[in-house]
Amino acid sequence: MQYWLLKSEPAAYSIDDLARDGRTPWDGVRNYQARNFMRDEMKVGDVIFFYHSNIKEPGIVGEGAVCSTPYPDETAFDAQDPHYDPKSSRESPRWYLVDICFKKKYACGLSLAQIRSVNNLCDMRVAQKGSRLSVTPVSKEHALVIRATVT
DNA sequence: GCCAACGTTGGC
DNA sequence: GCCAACGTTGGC
Repeated sequence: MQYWLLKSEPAAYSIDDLARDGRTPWDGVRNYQARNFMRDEMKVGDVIFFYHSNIKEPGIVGEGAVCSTPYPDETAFDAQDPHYDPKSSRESPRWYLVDICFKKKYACGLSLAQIRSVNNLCDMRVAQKGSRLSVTPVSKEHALVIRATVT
């Protein structure tokens, strides 16, 4: 089983939205590395650390799980959708996604500043300067430290 | 709101 | 295949 970190701007989709929905297709990702992780490496049951970005105090706020196999991102086919990509077609889809399910919202999460201040977490990809990738693998070691630190 | 860092596009 | 220009991300 693998661990992942998924970034989301809470204004667009927050952990509370996921708690309400229970399950959601992680659509709109338009980055090849992120797509490859979802399409080629994610497995049902993998753990998702849910990260809020682009806010005053960014950080990990809860957990979800991968709950589908990969399938094409429908929003790429919809000309009305902000993530429309005319180069993606049903015959030859360019973008793939998985569904993710809500697991828990932390009472006390882990801010980016905290992640950077913890010796065993400061080398997480998300803590690196200029890190923009919205889907990143998390090592088992990092996952254990995260889970031991949050409540 | 600023701006550095990054990924993508497209002309050549 | 290079690389300048552009758009976006995301911390601050």
